[in-house]
Amino acid sequence: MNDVREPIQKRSIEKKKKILDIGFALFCEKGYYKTNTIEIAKRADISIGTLYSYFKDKKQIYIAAFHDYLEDISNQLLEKLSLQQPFSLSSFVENWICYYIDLYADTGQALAQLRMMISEDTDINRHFSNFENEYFLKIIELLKKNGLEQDDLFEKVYTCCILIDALRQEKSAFSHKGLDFNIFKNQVQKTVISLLST
Amino acid sequence: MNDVREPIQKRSIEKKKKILDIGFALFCEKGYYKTNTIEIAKRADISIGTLYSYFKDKKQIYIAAFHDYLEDISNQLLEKLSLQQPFSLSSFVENWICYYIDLYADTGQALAQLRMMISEDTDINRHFSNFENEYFLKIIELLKKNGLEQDDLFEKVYTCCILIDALRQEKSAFSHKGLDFNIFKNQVQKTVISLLST
Amino acid sequence: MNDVREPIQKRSIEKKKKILDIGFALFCEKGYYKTNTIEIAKRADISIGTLYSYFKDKKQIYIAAFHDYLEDISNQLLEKLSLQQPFSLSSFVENWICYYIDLYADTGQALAQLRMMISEDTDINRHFSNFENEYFLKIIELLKKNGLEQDDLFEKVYTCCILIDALRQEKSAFSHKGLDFNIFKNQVQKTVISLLST
Amino acid sequence: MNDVREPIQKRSIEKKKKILDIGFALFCEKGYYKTNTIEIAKRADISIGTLYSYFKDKKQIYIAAFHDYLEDISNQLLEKLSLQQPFSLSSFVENWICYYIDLYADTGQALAQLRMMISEDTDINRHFSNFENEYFLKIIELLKKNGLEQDDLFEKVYTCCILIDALRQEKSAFSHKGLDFNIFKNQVQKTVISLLST
DNA sequence: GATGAATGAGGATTCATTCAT
DNA sequence: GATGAATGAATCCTCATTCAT
Repeated sequence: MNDVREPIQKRSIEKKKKILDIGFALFCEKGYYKTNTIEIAKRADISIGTLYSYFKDKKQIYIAAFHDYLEDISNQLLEKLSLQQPFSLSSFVENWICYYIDLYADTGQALAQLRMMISEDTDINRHFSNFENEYFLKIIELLKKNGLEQDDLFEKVYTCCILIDALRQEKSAFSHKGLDFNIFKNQVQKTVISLLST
Repeated sequence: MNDVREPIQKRSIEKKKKILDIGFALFCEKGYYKTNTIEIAKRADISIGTLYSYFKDKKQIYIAAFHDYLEDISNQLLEKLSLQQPFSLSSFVENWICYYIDLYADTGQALAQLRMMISEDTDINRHFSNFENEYFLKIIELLKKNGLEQDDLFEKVYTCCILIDALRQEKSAFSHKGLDFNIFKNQVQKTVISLLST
Repeated sequence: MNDVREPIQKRSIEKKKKILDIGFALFCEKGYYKTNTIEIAKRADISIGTLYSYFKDKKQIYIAAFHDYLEDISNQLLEKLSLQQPFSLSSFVENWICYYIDLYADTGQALAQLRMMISEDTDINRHFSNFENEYFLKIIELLKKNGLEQDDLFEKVYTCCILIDALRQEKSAFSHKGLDFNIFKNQVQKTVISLLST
Repeated sequence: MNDVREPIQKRSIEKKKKILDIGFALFCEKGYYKTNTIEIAKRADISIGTLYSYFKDKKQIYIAAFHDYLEDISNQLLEKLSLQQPFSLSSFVENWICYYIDLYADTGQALAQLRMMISEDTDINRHFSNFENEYFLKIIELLKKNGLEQDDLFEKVYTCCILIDALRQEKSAFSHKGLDFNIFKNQVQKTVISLLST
């Protein structure tokens, strides 16, 4: 019995979205384990029964919430990045960094959390194992389309992504005393450009 | 009130250490929330009551276990790194990477987890907020001692640390399909060297 | 208050019958407690609301379903048995057994279940307490009509019924390892004949 | 982790037994599904946590309770029946019936319930599928030991058991209006003797 | 009349922690 | 000091039933 309701009407869709939004917010704020389904339901202004008519269990809320969030945000990012004309590597990188930080601003530690969940749980693993890769590949595609053809691009892009996400974390959540954000940003920017121009 | 025992006798000290070792292993393997105190006690061959005579609660075991582990491992790393004579940046970096990967091999996702816990929980935050910084500062001190005197070292070292840890994760836990570890490693190495030589 | 609809129109009557048929099938297959009303409604191709407009609650579906089924089947059985002409005890018994096994074939454990429900629940008890008795009495009437007049017929018929139902169970659901059905059947047949000929 | 406690000390054993006794009583009184674990715990004067330290889940309580009860009672019955000297079929049967009715007096519909559970649930099935057979075989062994050697004994004994249990049910739980218990008993007795003497 | 979304009481189970022995 | 039995709050989830549309 796959008794999970597939929302069709507008109000249903909105309700499902609300569960996901509030779930996402709570998962980011308190983590998966400290978030309980009753609180999600309460904050979404629905009963616990309604919540479970949209999602099979708590884990599915987690998966769907992060799936939607990541898909949405990464699409926005890629769209913005592909608009640039004419292409220059330095402005591309600058935009990449700015947009990324901006778009993922309210994620806090949520991405680190997700990575952990991916390695802790089989279902979550199965669902998200390809997610990051696809993002890398789309970035690579974009670079190639603009004439940037070189060896080991996958590894290079991966390195870049790690640095840019570290930058985001530093900004939005995890500030290290004594670290100057702007200097750090310049460094990351230079490093990324240097990686992609060799 | 504060009935947590401070072990004085040898057997006591050993017992406490065993709790921490086994706790650490379990926290790494299953994560904080899926690890339960009874299992720690069982594997440590002591009663749950005894466990609670050494630690106020589960969180304190977590904090102490990671505290000890990190202190121990980072000391080992720093010691090994300071032995090198004569100093050359490229061999220093190569060693740094090798030792780091080696020493932190069994951490799996535990460090990512710790970062998450730091942002989720006030107590853990309070305890570990300075930890990383101190490690950075010691690395910097080491570099300076060997004549490497330049601007923005804190930010540079931070960037290096992020890349090296990404490398470790890639090796021990979180492999991305299509990513060649050796190419990635070469890239990280080159990048770190380049960062520290400007 | 008593808002349960009494179906008058043809479509209504069909709908109610469908609920009862599907309810009966599910109760037999999974038992009362593992059968849920939503599944009944779904399989009957009506909404849960409609289901509840025909029946006050789940228990009433159960009662009505078994009531109708038992009435229907026992009538069929009695009709078939009364057709026999000329009457001979041995062929009557043989037919009784064959028809019974045949007609109640898809009941599985449902009758045992019903007996349990009768002793567990007051409403069900009230409804079915006389049911079996009436069946016994009709069998007795039939026997008497055919000249079989003797003492203690009620007790004898009861004993026969128990044996015949045991036979049915053995066939349709609950096979005991090492028990040969045909030998068992012969035994039951002989015993029933012997009981009714003294 | 098989974390179910195996009681060793006297108090533990008593407590486990109390859970089983009260569980058995409740399962008999209200059936498996209407009995809840909290009520078992309350009536046994223990906390719900303690209950779950003795049993993995509700089903295991059910299985263990019926296992113990049936083993205990059938052993008592077989012991009593094997004491008879010198052996005569008629007195054996008389005793069989009397002891059986007596010993299983407080079972009510519980055995019918168990048979249902056996066909509804795999675990329960696995556990009890051989139980009845073993009882039949022990009765057969007893009869053979006393010189009663004949064909189709398994089927005969099975038939006898069904009749005797019907008698017990009639006495303890499920009285049919108009049925005279003593006449019924005489009939069963005669039938059993007749079955076993051919 | 029909619908099916919404409700929430109820039940099973876990596990950090305490405390009597 | 050591033990581990006992506790019960907390959490996930189900499903009979209602009622607004």
